[in-house]
Amino acid sequence: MMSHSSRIGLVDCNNFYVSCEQAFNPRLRKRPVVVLSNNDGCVVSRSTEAKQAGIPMGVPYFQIRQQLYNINGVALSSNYPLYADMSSRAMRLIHEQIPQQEIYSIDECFVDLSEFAADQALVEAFRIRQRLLQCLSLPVSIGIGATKTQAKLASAMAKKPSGSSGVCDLSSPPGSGRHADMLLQSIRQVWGIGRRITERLEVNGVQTIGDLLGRPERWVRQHFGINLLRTVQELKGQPRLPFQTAPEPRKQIIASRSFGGAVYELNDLVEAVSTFVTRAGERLRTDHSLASVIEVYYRAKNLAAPDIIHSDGASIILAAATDDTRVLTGYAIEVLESIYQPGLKYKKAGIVLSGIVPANIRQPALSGVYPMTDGPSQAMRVMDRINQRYGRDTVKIASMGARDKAPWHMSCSRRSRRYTTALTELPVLSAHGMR
DNA sequence: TATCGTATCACAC
DNA sequence: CTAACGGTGTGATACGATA
Repeated sequence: MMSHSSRIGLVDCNNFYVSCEQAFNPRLRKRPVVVLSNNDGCVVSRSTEAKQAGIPMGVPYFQIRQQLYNINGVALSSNYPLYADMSSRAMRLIHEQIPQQEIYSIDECFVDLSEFAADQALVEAFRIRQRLLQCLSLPVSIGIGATKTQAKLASAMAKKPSGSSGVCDLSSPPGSGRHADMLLQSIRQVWGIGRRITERLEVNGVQTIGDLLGRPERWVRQHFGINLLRTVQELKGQPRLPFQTAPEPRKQIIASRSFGGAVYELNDLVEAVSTFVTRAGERLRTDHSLASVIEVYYRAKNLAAPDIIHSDGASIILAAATDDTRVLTGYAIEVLESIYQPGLKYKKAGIVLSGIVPANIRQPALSGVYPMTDGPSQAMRVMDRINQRYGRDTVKIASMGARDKAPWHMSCSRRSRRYTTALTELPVLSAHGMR
């Protein structure tokens, strides 16, 4: 039997959030544009022009607001429904061409190109690139490597002006192709090597990938642990991270937000927490899972002593694992009431679902091995279908509240229209939001 | 001493 | 209102408690 060596592609949308906005609003093209995180907190996506102007990733918006204004730039609140919808369209297009796909994040996926020879793999990559540009106006970079880590690195190299044409192939064997180029790259660009490990490696005289691959694997394992060892082996072309077509169900689900305004009242917290539980419950049911533990937590300021950050949380183990938002909300409110302190200025709250088991476990296995479950809830299924069809929260639980504006709601003053997912936001007089 | 559970770190995006 | 700084998830490691 013929054994293939592995060849993996990584498709990565360039400046994804900004590119989505530009796809629907051509006036944003060729301009400094940034997209902001929740509550318009900090910069999470930048157009090329914004990068060139020196606006850093992750910087708080208020620090660059004036600068952006000076260069005739635009800041937008993030519009997740739009990005999620664009993402699923892009992923579908890629999947139609290469069925072996692992979706890694909202803007990235791996594709298994092992069946293709080197030259044909490049052809496939260019075709993906062209299709996404034509069909969705989304520019992407594609990296090809013998392993996922090589492919990620290759896509980073493909983004550089010198790496042009948007595709970079590192899957050729050492000594050929762009292998020499790879050895010259900074370790900081490698998937899995963040700020801290970069610092520690540099102290040890390791600056480039070539330096790193020159060190004995023993030394890497000893001083930096199993993760970096795996990374090193992947860079050498030995697969250590499996290609996973189907995603693993989550082991934990977190829903939390910083509040847009000042929150003091228990009632507002109940609304916020109920909303978080609702979102978490939706994700739980998407995974066909049940949760058996729920935790509620908050962060707050004491106005009498503003320097001290109060934070507290508590959790409760459910009598039976469930995916029922109503049950989960009941417990969550109970926990919230036990940790609520009057007089604090609440900044953020959240909930965590854990002890997650598959929903098809309806009976406890050998005693104590699995939590008791009461099975998936039919009512929830119906609710999900209604909300999917008629829009989020068409049916919801009462404790979420029904105000248009509440102090705990996020602020996002500069959000674009939900072009693809909200009929009510379609511009009436002009197609595609153009003028 | 081995193991367990939990907190913290580090990273990604 | 004159400060403001994101959310979700995983895995490894460190550490204290426990048997």
